[in-house]
Amino acid sequence: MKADGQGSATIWRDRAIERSTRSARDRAAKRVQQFLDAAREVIAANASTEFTVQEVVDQSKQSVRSFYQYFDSKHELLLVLFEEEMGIAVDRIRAATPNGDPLERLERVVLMVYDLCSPGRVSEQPLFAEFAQRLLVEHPEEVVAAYVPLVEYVAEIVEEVGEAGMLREGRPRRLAAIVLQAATVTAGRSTGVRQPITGEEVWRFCLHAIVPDHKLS
Amino acid sequence: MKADGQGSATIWRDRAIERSTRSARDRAAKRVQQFLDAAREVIAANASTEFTVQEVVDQSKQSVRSFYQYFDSKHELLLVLFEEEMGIAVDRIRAATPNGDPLERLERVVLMVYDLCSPGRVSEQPLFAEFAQRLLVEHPEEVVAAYVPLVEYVAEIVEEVGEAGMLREGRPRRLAAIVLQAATVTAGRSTGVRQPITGEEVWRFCLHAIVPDHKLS
DNA sequence: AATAATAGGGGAATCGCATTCCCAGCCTAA
DNA sequence: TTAGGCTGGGAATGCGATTCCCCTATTATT
Repeated sequence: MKADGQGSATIWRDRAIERSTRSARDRAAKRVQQFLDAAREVIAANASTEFTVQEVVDQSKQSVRSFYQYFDSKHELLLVLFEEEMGIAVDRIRAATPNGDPLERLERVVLMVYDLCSPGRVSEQPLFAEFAQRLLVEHPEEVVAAYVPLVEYVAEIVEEVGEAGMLREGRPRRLAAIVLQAATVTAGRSTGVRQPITGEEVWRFCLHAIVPDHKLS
Repeated sequence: MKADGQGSATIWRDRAIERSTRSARDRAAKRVQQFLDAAREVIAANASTEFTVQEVVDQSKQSVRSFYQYFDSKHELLLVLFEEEMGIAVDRIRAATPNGDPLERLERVVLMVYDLCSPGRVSEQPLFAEFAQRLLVEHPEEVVAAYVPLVEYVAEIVEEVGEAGMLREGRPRRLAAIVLQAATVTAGRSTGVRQPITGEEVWRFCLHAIVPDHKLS
């Protein structure tokens, strides 16, 4: 009867709804991606991480309305870009530090992070230092959250250093956090010295802070 | 005759001009100071380092025009405030670290700097961390320049550590810069750890980075 | 002392930019 | 075929920094 008919119709309707929902979601994802791509293009074109929402909208061939349909604010777009960049960076760093001596891996990580955070690499990916800077003022929480994957990885390595019995003290995660802070910040303009601090200097600094002298060669 | 009269008149006229110039300068200095005071009051009242030029102008009982007569931009006002705060901070730090064991003095400095850079102390002076953050995005050079006095002082102490033969390597100024960076940044929200990094942790980190193990008691 | 010239100052107008709003066109459902 | 509700375009709004116009007070000149 009606109940039966409705019963089976509901299945199809649900499927249809789900399908349309899925396609809607796909469409949404696509549009979001278009905005992200547009933002990257604008940034590359301007050679600067400063841009207006209007520029991104124009470049994306969409409308301001749509932009705010998918992003609560400009900051949110920045945040997404930042997270993506961070993800890419972590992948690269992981790829560049295969298994082996944990100290060597850590050194490599520190040098890479330092390098990635150095200014003047706007045209290349990734450019997370600038985003972080800009976002830190108004959305510190989110920025910190976005850093987690990187801290995680560095913590892993520091733990391995610990397992090799080469750590001064037993808080690998906290040491990892400090090391990372040192590497990221020092890479910006360094304060009060003519020649900027180099990645190697930062590494040696951190190395001695982490490993007691008698454990080194 | 006329030449003579003019000759001596010129002296007086110059004096008068100089006097008027000086009073003009005084007046200018006074007004600048009024703007600075007004800004501080607004910041204190809002319990936030965010403020509009209009608020400062109203509080100062002057006009927008005058504001831009004395400051090229809002950023310049921030910069001046920042420099003043930095000066005050350095004075305090110097006062709190009288002569004595350079390592103890360094520890004290690191802890104080850490403390001064911690968030949530907007109502009290000084609040340079927030200004630095805000300014760093657009005026990195100037911010770095404003840090110089502090780096200078830390470098002094590190040099003393070196003279006491307790340094790993011979670049006190560069070490001072890294230590300072570590102390200032880590004090903000620390990334990826539950309990925030403490000043003591930063100090121990830096201590080992600077002094070889066998030189420590 | 009267007036011309100029600087200084008030605050309204402008401009740039993020965010919001209104209306028309399109797709769905009956 | 048509009413109803999403979607999207882009104009309008709002907020802040910066600039501009005009008036006044002060100084210089006769």
